[in-house]
Amino acid sequence: MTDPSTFRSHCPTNYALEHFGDRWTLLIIRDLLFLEKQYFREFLSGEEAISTNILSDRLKKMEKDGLIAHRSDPADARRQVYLLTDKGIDLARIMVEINRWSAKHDPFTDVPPDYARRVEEDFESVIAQAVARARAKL
Amino acid sequence: MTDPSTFRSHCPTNYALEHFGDRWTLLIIRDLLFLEKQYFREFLSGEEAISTNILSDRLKKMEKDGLIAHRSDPADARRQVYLLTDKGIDLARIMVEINRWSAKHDPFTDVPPDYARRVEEDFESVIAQAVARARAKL
DNA sequence: CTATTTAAGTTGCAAAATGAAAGCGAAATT
DNA sequence: AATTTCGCTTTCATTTTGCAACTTAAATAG
Repeated sequence: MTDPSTFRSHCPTNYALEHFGDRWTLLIIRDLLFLEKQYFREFLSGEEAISTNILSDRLKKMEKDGLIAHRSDPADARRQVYLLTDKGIDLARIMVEINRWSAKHDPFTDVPPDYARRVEEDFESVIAQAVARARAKL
Repeated sequence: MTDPSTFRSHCPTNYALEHFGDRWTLLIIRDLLFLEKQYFREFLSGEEAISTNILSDRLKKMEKDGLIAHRSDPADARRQVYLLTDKGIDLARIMVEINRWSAKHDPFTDVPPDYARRVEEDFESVIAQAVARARAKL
């Protein structure tokens, strides 16, 4: 955990910002939660093009902060498997609300209309599904 | 609006990050939405201690991005009154979910137990109230 | 079993963002 | 008329970011 005594405040908004108030962390959460990515290489391949040093830094910080954990892949000792902790999985509701907000306000959104409709009509099960998939990896 | 053609992607997570993927924007949203702040001076007074140049930059960017608007105060022509647009007000659900997440995971949280309970038990009306207060200013 | 490819980083450096402090012009108050 | 207040802008030092090249260990191919 990043030393909480260095936090600017313990206002809940600020607590969240200390965890993901940057341009990359939530993209990694998205990859883990919705896109089922788990390897360093896979996070690099997103269209936002994170660079290796930033990815490396963020994975370390997210682990310190308790959002993710990592194990070495039993099938290939070079690989690390990254996965969300319960604390990270608990971001699912925030993430889906973000998806709703962006789908509503971005005229160029990538969100397929079918998914947007499902989020509106079946919010709870969209979350439950993502949570269940992530929990299954613990 | 910040030129959407410069966005790294139109993934909804990234769309959101292009709006508030930094250490300050959500604190200003919090001040507007929950703490009823509306003057430059008031935003400066938060315990996170934003500096004047950053505050000035963020207010401009947020206005370009359509999250806030400003008017000059009829009672004092030196002052600007800042307020949330509908797009900004629509962040209320995300903000309340962030409050829930932080209240749950921050052992040092500032969130009073009473408010936390109210958010759990009466989520919709907590949001409705903040939204109504913000809309009343439009 | 040697050579090369692949995974997961690290390092170096330039560019951009951040933050503290001081300065400034216009409007309001004394 | 002089002073204070508001909402900034400017300057400059520090921090963060991002690109590219390099490294190390493990897997695979010949």
